[in-house]
Amino acid sequence: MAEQKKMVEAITSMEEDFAQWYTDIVKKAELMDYTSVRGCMVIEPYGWAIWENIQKILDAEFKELGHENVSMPLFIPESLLNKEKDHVQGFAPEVAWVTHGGSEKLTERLCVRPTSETLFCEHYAKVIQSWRDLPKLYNQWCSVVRWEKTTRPFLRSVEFHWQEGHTMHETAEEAKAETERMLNVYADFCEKQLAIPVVKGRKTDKEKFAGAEATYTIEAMMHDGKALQSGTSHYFGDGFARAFNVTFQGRDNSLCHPFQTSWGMSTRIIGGIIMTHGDNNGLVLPPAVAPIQVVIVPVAQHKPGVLEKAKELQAQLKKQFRVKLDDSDQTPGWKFAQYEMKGVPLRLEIGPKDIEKGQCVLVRRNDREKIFVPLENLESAIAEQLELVRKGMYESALARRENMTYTVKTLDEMKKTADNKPGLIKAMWCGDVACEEKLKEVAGVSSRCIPFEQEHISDTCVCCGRPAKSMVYWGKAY
RNA sequence: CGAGGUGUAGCGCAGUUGGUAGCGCGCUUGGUUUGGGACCAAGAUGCCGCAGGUUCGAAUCCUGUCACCUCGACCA
Repeated sequence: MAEQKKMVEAITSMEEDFAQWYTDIVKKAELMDYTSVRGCMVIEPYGWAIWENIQKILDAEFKELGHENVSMPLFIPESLLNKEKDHVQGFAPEVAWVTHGGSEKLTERLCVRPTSETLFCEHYAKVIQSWRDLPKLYNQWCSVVRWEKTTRPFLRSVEFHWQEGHTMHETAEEAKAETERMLNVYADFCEKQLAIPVVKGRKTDKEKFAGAEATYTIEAMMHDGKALQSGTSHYFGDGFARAFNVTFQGRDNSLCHPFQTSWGMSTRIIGGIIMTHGDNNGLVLPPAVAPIQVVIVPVAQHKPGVLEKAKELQAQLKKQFRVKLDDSDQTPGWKFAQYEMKGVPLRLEIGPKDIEKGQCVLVRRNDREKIFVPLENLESAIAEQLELVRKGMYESALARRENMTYTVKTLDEMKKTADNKPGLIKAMWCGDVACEEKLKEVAGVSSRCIPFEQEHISDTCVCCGRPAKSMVYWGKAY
């Protein structure tokens, strides 16, 4: 009976229907809700708390590296957006336009920012005069709008929240170093805090950002084998600076254009966390960003002393951890299932038997391992278990990625692998965009990145057979 | 944007040849329970996605429209 009831209320299993599993989780873990605006969602308190934790960690790192936060306008005049040719071509099809103020038609329409390179450039043109003004290391936390045709919660929405860093540098080398430095910040954040293993690499020209000279990316693999671009860092050279007339007087008294970067991570990463770590019991959150790190579930809470002890533990632990005591009158079993759905990394059970023995029960979310720990030194036991959760999550994600990464040498192999085995495919490439297009057409895969860590698989391009230039990760992407 | 699917209570669904709406879960109140999604009793909750049309009468038939979900295309 209990089994059957559980089945009825469980989320769709990911093996049965991955897309539905994902939708079930975002709804049932109370991360978001749909609204009357197509593609725009309410991020509910529990979902937003995850984003706030992400913000706190990243923001501190940006500042540590010398970046300053600013706030740019929501709107971009059409003429400003149009200044850089590649950029406007890339974004024009997906911007929202404001044409009226009240009932009056605007003389120039305004787009709702899809990204803020143009606004930063306009401002930088004013505030940069001398090499002594450089570098300028600005960042903003905001939301942007891109009129997506198909939307999915967190993964692709019309409005989404992110941070966008925009920096200007005296030399190309400095700007390139910044691009790489910020990519590493993202990669370390994903691997160490979010327990998401990533591949660092460069995008092909076909996949790079509109207007960039080079786009770098960290790619993560989801449970279903699809790739998710989890963070991105662009090097612009001085292209935008020239288009926007950003100049400075150099050390040698000559008039120069500064070199620019931009880099961003968005709420899409929350989708990445869900699809990397989640399982058929719900969400699994990395301790670093979990709104609740430890949930205390009292057992037989009406019995004398139990609730008191639970409250005492809560007061003690909240100095060091994000902790919640659920003293509602739901049954313990209900609470176990509920906080598993919400992905709380560690559960602490305390009941009459435990109190008698001076212990409590800790249960890890990722592997459901149950351990009895004495109440003395509970903090260190919890810290230790949270670290084991993080480590276990990272290791299983890494093992899965390795198991689902294939190497192919011929077009035929590529097609067979892409058709039958979800995952990433490593293959050599000649560098020609025609081959990228053909692989998309024939095998349904796109280039995910040219990894920094190259391997030599063969001498020739998987597609055309001409001499290969580099090894590329191919796959299906979100 | 193309193909397919779904819109009925907070959630999941049923609703026959057209006759004015039901089930389970959840919710409220009271009681008994509590180490893996408890039980009993009594309640509350509906613009049947929206707008037209056909009809004496529409959740049901017709037209349009909107939203959501899948798979493509496009993009980040």
